[in-house]
Order: sequence, then C-alpha cells, then structure tokens
Amino acid sequence: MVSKTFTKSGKTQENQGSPALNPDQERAVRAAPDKPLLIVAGAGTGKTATLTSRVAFLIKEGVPPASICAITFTNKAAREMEERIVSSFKFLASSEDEPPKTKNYPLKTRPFIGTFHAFGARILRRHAALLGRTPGFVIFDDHDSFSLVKKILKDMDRRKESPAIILGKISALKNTPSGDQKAKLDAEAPLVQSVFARYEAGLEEQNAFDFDDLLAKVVLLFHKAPAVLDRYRAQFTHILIDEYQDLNDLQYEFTRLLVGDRASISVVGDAEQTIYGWRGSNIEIFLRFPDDWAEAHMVTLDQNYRSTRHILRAASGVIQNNVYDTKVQRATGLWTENAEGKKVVAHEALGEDAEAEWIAEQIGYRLQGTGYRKNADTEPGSPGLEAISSTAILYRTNAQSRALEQALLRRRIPYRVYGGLKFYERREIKDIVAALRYSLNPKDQLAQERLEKNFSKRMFRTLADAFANHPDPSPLARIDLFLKTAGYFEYMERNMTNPRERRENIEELVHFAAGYKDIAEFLGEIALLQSTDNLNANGRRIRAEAPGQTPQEEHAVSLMTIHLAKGLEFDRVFVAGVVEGVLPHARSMGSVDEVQEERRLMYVAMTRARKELYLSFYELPSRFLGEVPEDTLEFQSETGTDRKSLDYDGEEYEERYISLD
DNA sequence: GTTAACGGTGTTTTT
DNA sequence: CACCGTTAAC
Repeated sequence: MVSKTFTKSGKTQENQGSPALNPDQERAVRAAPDKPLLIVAGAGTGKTATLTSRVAFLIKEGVPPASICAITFTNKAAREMEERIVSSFKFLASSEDEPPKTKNYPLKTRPFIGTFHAFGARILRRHAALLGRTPGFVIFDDHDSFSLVKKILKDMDRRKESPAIILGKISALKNTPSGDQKAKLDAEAPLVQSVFARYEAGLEEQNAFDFDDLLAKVVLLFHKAPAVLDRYRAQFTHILIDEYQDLNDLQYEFTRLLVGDRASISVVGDAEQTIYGWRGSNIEIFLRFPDDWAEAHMVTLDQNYRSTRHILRAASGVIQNNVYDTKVQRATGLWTENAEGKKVVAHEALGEDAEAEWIAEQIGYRLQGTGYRKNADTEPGSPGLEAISSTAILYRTNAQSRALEQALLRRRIPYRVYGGLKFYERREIKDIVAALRYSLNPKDQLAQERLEKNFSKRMFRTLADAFANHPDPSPLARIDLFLKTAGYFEYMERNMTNPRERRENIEELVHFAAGYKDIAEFLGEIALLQSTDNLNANGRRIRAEAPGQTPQEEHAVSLMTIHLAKGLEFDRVFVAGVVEGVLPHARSMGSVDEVQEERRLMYVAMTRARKELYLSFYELPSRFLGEVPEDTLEFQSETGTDRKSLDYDGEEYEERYISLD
C-alpha cells in the first residue's frame, strides 16, 4: 500500500473501484458464484471493497445486474457501494438511463443496493393492496408511531402508561420472526396486546406502515402470498449482505425466505463490530453461518490497510478485553504493513466545553498556513479546507455535538453534523410533510391533527379545500400551495425561533422536491432517507447532498455518532467524551454484555482513524482508556495532572463514579 | 376556540 | 434542560 496523504476524495487506494486485491480478498471475490460465502473481515481490511468487487465479479460472470441484491445497514453505505459499482461498470451507467443520478433507475438495469428497509419499502409499494394499503401509503416515523400509541392510550383512558415502553414492546414484537410472534404476543400483558391490536388497526386505517413494518410486513407478505415471494426469488438470484453480524432474527428470516433453497448468498461481517445488540441484532446468526449454509466457503481478511500500527495496536488492546463464551472469530489477529505512525493522544480536559475548545483548536491549528482564512467557509474550494476534509469528531450521543458545534463555529471551521436532528424531523418540514401527506391521503389522521393543532381548524379546512381545488399532483406545486395558503412564512416569523434557518430548510426541501413528480414517491423517499442535514446547525448552506457523496469528500469536519461512523474512515479522528458514563454510557453499564457492546463501540471509533487518533476525556476517564496499551499512548492534560497511565480498578472506579453525582 | 404560562417528565445508539 | 400536556385565562 502506497502511503497516501490527503487525497482529494479522502479514499484510500484499496477502496477505489478496481484496486489490486490481496490474495485473501481475491479468493473471496472469486469464490463460486452460486455457493454460500462468508467473509470474516476485521476493521479496515477492505471488506466493503471486497464485497463491491464481488458484485462486479458476479456481473462479469454473467449474472444479470438486476438479479443482484446487495443489502447494507445504512443509506450512506448503500450510496457508497452503489457509486463504486456504477463507476466500475460504465456500460451500466451508459445504458438507457441517465448516468450520474442514482435515484429512480429501473431495477431491470442495475443491482438493487440499499438497506433492508429500503428494499422492503419498494416491495410493499408494489403489493400494498395485499396488505390492506394503497400504493400511496405513508411511512410513519418514530414520532408518528409514538403519537399513535399515545393517542390509543388516551382513548383507552390509560394515560399514565408510558407510550415509549409500550412502543418498545410493539417494536420488539414486530421484529420477532413470524414463527415465534404469537407466543410472544400471548406472553405480553393484556394492555400491550390490546394497544398492539389497536395500533395495527390504526396504521391500516390511516393507510400507513411504520418503520418496523417495512421489514415485518414484507415477511408477512411472503408467507401470505407465495407467488409474490416466488417472483422475488426469481428476480434476485444473488444476495449479498454487509454487516451480517448485525442482523436480527427477522432480518434473518427475510433473508432465508428470499434466498430460498438456493445458496447464492455472500455475507461480510466482523463479530467485534456488533453495535446494534440493543436493536435486537443476534450475533449467533453470524457465528452459525457455516453450519447454516452447507458447503459455505469461508475467507478471513486480517490485513488492515487503514490504520497506523499504533492505532491498530491501541484498538486491539481495548477489544481484547471482551470475553465471549462462544467461539467467536476474534479480530485481534489484525496486522498491518502500515507505518508505526504517531502515538494515540489521550487528552484530559477540564470539562465538556473545554474539551470541545481543545478539539476545535487542534483542528484550527491544522488550518494555519494552509490558506485557510476566516471566511474560508464561504469559499468551499479554498485549499486550507482540504486539510480538514478527512477529519471526524465522533461521540457517543447526539447531544454531545452541541458543545463541539459551538467551538467550531467560534473558529469558523466548517463542519457538518450527520444524523442527530433529522432534516425531516424539523418542525417546519414536518408541517409541510403533514400537509402533503394529508393531500395525498385524507385518511391520515395524524397529519390532519398536526395541521389542526399547529394552525387552527379553520385554517385546516381552508387548506383541505385548496388541495381539493388544485389537482396538480406534483410535490412542488403542493408545497407551494400549502406555503401560500397557510401564509407559512409569516406564521414562522410569528411563532418560531430562528425563522431564517427554517426558511432555508424549506428551500432545501423545495429543491429536493423538484426532482419528483409523484407525491407518494417523494414522501416515501423522505421518510426513508431521513436525510442527514443538508444544512449545518448554524443554518449555513453547505450544499445539497450529491448522490454518492460521502462525508470524507466534503471540505468540512464531519461530526457524527460512533454508530453512524461504522464503515467509514478518516485520516484524523477525535473521539469526544471518552468518559465513564458517556462511553460506556451510564445506561449501558448494567450488565457485562452491555459494557462489552460499549467496548465494541470504542473499538469501532478507534478503528475509523487512518493516521491520527485523539481520545479526549474529562472528569472520570473511561475504563476503556485504561485498556489502551500504554506504549501507544501519549498523555496531555489541562488539569496539571502528570499522567503516565490510567490504571483501571473496577471497584474504585465504581465508587468514584458514584461519588461524582 | 385559541393562546400563554406553568409544571412535570424523561434523558443512547438507528432504519 | 428541553419538550410535552395540562390548565387557566382570553
């Protein structure tokens, strides 16, 4: 691997299109197309590149692209894979449909690449009638589901029950494989049972599916209508799944159904990166793959191309502290030919704000002498910005971004926050979406209620009439109609904080809407995409998210949770808040399993870094810091403490932690 | 029917 | 501490 400095795209060589594969990767890529394949791939071993190359290999072997279904866990990962595949197959792109757009191409000409949910939504759209919905069904997000449960509880006069807990149970029920569902439902409290029944009825009545349905109802459909299942089995002859270690039981059932008795399934996973246990992911599914699929071919990738030796050793040191009773494939055997690199910096700050200041300062320092100017954020191409374009600040919880944003803002360092308050969850966007939803589907009570509550019953009627009288069905026209009829901008000025920013959000939405002619499709896309902010927190427009664009490509520091960062890599990574109670999170310290999942999070965070890794803490340093081998660490402190090491003593820690609050 | 103010509550991670 | 729901007043 050649040493690479800041490449413009921020990608390493092995991740680009058609690089030289190492022998193990080559073996994985060229494994028999119709046999099961398990790729056990540690962090930074080129796992996505290998999976992508395998898709390319299958196509070259004569598998029609439209027969390939590649499932990823995040939209971001899907976009990235899609981009790489499309670019390595110019002929695909240059066939009938337009090349650069990745949206809306017909399934016939390209592989399906997307999340389970995106895949499910697509199938449901086609067969909605079989499930008592019309193709124009809406997708309820978490918030909608929550409101619905709350409303049900209110109707039942059980207001004191916690909607969140009941919704959690409903979600767990929905994610139970169909065989076990009945037993699990019967075991629930009567209240949960009846809320569940009403909830399902409510969804159907309102022509809606919730997030879990996108998977659960497809599985149901497959059982109910074998002909439909056969159709998709016939279409998708080759299935590939990324992050297989994060599958839950229902996703597994779905996969099994789709694959049927064929064996053309390729999966990639790393047991050390299971971070969705809380969402029901079942590591057993990954571990039993070889037993599960007869004649499975297995390849282990253990050469890390991403990180320096110091970083890799530091991360391995941490993850080694996880002990499993099952025979897990450990990634601790990762090795690299990369340079030793700088030591990992452990920085002790005075507090959360001081930490943010320090991180921002470090990043600002990188910009000195690089042409960075204070107004550089208005000149996206200026050279200094490239120096930070492969820098990420990772944290455990979204709330942590606030302090960091403030510090970056003060220094005028461009940044971009991923996840967090979803674009589509913003009040102004939800208002518009509610209007669109109602206009598409007058049965949508939640939408109606939102409009009535936020405006007035009178205004709602005016709106309803307006929609009825203007049949232009384009999303753009309807948004416009809504904004004008409701006098929305004036309404915002009167009733909301920072109307300027909200206005820009609306412009962003309008811009996005321009690409769609069909309301249902537009709404579905929005609900699924949960698109990361196209605006950053101070309302400064960064640029609409181009298809296939990954964080590294932007001239801005990337801020995101560790969960979101899985699968990504950056030259420089700052992990903020490596503090007991934050990472591991206070709510995840109750059991060994939970702490181990937190430790895997720490591992994932550390292994995102290519060249420089900074672990920052305050108050009580995370126990995981004490697990980093000392000779890979360099301590810095604002507190005057001259630390050489952090010896973690469980009990003492416990005491100190408790005494802190 | 609508708005303003107050009090209580819950607070990880995501598709 | 921020968001919700309820209550009280208009």
